[in-house]
Amino acid sequence: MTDLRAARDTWSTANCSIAAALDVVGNRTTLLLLREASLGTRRFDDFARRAGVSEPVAAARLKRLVADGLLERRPYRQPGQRTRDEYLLTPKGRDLLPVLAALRQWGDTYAVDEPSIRIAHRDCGAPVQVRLRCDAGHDVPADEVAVLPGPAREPRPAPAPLSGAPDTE
Amino acid sequence: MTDLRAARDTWSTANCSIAAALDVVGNRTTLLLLREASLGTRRFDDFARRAGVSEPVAAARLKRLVADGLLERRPYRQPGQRTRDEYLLTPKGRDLLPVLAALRQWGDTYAVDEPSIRIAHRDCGAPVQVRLRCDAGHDVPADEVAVLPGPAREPRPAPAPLSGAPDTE
DNA sequence: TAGCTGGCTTTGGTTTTACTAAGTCAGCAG
DNA sequence: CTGCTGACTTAGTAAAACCAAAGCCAGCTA
Repeated sequence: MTDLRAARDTWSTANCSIAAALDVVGNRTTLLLLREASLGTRRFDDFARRAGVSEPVAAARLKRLVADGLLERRPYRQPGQRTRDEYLLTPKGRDLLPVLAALRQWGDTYAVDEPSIRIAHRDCGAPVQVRLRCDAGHDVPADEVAVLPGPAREPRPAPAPLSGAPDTE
Repeated sequence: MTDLRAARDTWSTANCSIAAALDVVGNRTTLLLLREASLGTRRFDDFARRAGVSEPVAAARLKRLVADGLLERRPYRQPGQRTRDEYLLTPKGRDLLPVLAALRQWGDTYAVDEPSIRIAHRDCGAPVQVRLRCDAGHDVPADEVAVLPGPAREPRPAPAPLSGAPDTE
């Protein structure tokens, strides 16, 4: 009983992927900057203004995002202009798009009257949604999700997370 | 030109669903507590310990989550024990599961050696993934997502966000 | 060569967030 | 009616994040 609780505490905290992801993108301004990057913003002052953060903060966060490999900083030049630096999403950064899309979807549903942005499939124009899907091809509603220990651990005795009795004591 | 930029600044910031969602869940500890709730944690001290935050912080955040309607606080009692309070995910809170799943998926890929948890479809046992899908039924890779202004606005002249020239100047 | 502009950095101060340690309160066990 | 335990709250402090204002530097333009 206590063993189970201890094990649970361990796999909640130790190398949890969510916690690890949050170490990189776990604050508001970082996600707002990534939102901007995903919308095509490239230049420093556009990032700062559109994300609504001060320049020092934008500088620090962008630097961090480059160091973490989510953005790439690259010189470019437009004809008749001097060389500038731009920030572009890397594949690693682009893979956070589902996170942004999931946040947007939730915000559309619960936190905002009328969404200011839609996302669509470029090739067919249809609206894009975030879905949970299992490898067998089923759409998985939130209440049909089961949580299991990772590859290296024993299966949990009581796997149903969203129903049943509390899991301690 | 300046009009376009001004419009863009407006719909980036004003009633953006992502920013609105981040006002509710835009910090690390809130998301860790929601992770715990989604894993079946119900009791105060389990939340605090498993999320790795101090009790005052857990108390404040849980209170906020209840006020925001993501968790419900409910008395319960186990046989032979006194009455206690437990925290349960509401449907509104459960709808954040895709956000957590997307974070987990990204963390599994980029930030962690071996994930400590898997999620599966309860009915068929197959692993669950987060996907972007359009209403026409296509899987949409990150680089095929197009961004469009919301229902109440004019279409954007240059909708391609992840390729092409910078969108200002 | 002097000015302008983009892209930052520095400075100084405020707010938010978090931690530890200790205290409170309710109710069941003895 | 005393103690114990779970569930918090309070107090005091430290650290992080953020902001506004100002400064700095490079490289085109004139």
